[in-house]
Amino acid sequence: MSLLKRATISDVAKLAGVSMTTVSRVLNKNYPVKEATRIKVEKAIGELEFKPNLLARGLIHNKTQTIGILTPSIENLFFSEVVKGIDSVMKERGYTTFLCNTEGDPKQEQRMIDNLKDRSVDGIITINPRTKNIKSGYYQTLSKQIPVIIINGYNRGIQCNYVLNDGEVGTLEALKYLYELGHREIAFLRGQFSYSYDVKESMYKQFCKDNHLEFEEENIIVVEDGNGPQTVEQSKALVEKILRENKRFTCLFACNDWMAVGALNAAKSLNISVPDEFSIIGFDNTIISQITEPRLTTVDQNMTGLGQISGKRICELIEDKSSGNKKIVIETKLVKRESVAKACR
Amino acid sequence: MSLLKRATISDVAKLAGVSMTTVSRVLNKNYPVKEATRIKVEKAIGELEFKPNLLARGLIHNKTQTIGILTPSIENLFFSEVVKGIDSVMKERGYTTFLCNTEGDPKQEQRMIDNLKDRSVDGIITINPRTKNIKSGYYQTLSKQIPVIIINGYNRGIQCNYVLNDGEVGTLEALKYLYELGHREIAFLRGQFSYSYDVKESMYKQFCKDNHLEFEEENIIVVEDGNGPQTVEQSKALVEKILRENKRFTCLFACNDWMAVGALNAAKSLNISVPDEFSIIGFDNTIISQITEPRLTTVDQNMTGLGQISGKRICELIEDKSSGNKKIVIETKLVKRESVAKACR
DNA sequence: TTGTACGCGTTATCAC
DNA sequence: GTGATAACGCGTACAA
Repeated sequence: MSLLKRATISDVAKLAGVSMTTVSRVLNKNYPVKEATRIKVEKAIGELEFKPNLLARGLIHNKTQTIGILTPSIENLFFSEVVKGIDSVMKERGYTTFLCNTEGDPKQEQRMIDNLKDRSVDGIITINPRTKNIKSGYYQTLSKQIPVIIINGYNRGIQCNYVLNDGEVGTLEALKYLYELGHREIAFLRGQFSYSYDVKESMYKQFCKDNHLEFEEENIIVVEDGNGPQTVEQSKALVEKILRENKRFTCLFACNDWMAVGALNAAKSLNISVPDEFSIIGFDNTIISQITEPRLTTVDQNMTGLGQISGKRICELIEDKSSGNKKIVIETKLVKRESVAKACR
Repeated sequence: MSLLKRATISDVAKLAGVSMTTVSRVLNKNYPVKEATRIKVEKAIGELEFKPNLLARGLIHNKTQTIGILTPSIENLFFSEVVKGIDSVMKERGYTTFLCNTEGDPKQEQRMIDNLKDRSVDGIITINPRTKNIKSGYYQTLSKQIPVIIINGYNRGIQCNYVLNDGEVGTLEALKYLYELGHREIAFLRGQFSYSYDVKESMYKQFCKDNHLEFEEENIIVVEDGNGPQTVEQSKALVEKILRENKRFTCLFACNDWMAVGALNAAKSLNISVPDEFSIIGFDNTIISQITEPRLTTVDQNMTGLGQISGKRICELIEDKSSGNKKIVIETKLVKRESVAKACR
């Protein structure tokens, strides 16, 4: 493989019979250049297929037109849609993105951020970062060195730029919908450790209280892990047990779509018809919710929008570093499909 | 926001009372340095929290320890698993990756590659590139300038480095499995334009011939689009039609898991039990196949492995540019779950 | 074992 | 309008 060297600005200058400075001016259009010389230079650029080396540019400006995105998992539909949203904005504005998979490990998260800093990225967007790194003040310190956006992670008192979903309102809307359809016995399915589950659970309890629904601890079903297909299996097992042992529930609220699918499979294996005999509502509106039978009623988190807003916000921060910290909250939207119906008893 | 400047090698040199060269030697361990000075330097490095600027390094070596990955879609489970495989290998070897979403547009594909070249990436991996760009010789030319791996795209006569799945053998194995279970009337469900569908269809026809199964054109069901949730809806509609109009089929081979899910939903809506009355086999072994009820029997493409092998191969090419072109074919594996059973008639 | 000086490719500064 | 030169931060011949 013979890799022929790329032409440099000096090659162009020689061929066009001008100085490097002039070539640079033609490229950047930042200083006046005589029409005739401009044409000469452009011709030389074309002939040599010259394209400026972005590394060298970055070295001077200390600005690379790149950002880093951190995600705990690339194969999770939630995250990949957010990434897509970010990417669409950044691409449009001439940025290229490093995508880093932290595998949900706080240490790796920090290592990858170090790497991104070494590569002089202009900003960092971190999706669902480990709470540990937020609480410890790591991100607060980082934010003083480089523009940072935290997606779906929030901590009072920690001053950073946040973009997040309104999980409380989304949960409330879903519960209200069930209530209006006559459901009074609502099971609640969640994962173990995550701020977002806690938010939803406290909303659920509040809702029960406000509407004089009797709340019992057994209403809360906790599945071990929150993401990925194993969640489906685990949820299915737990929900099967509940459905067999306790006939009073007429519906179930699941904290994400994977769990909702597990619940759906549980009902199916017990020959309980959804939604005629049992209603199920999910959360996230991932692609999954469109391909089940019946299709899932769920709460749309507007993941692409979340990404887009984060992209725009990081650009603001890059352009105006003095811009203060903000917390942007995105509204959710209930998507009604077929997995919820009127309560049958 | 006060962005304090990073320390440079010269800051370290001053603080340690040595020359920049010595600092560089301590960093790279490529020349002997007296123990005492090394300790002095390391102390200074620690104090200043010095970390070398990778941009400057890249400028010298013309090597950046970065690669670019192109994918037609980031929210497709197939692609994201491949990316994960690549990433795991590259991370381990100290590379960072630019991820670019081409949206399946040939023009964008070329533009993003230009961008990556401008950023001096060491290599490029392109997943399911547009056939147009392969056939036109674009990738062959590109391969002479920079190491390139093409995943799941192949063209005889076009000399490039390929890594791909053995779709033929995978299809054969699936069909054999159905045959051995007594199935003689096998429907075939595919998408429109893709080399991989063509390969599978011709294998299917060959199989019918070899086993004296009567082949009729109506056996082949063609769904418009091949990826994403809309495929599920479309497949469902088509398969419902077939199941109603033509009772002879005892099973169905789907070219990917989305289509298989569509078929599953069709059977469900007609109250046809899978696998007791009708068997369905998918292709890809995406996460989807694990969360349906019943879970899908499917052909594993070993997507993560595909990515890992591509990662290793690109490293080889980067290290030894003279290394010739290779075509690496990955074996598939039949994953038996619950959607296939003995033929019932 | 250590230091000096130059180069990587580009842009900014200053002089003409 | 245009050109020479320093500078970005680092690595490396070459000299000491």
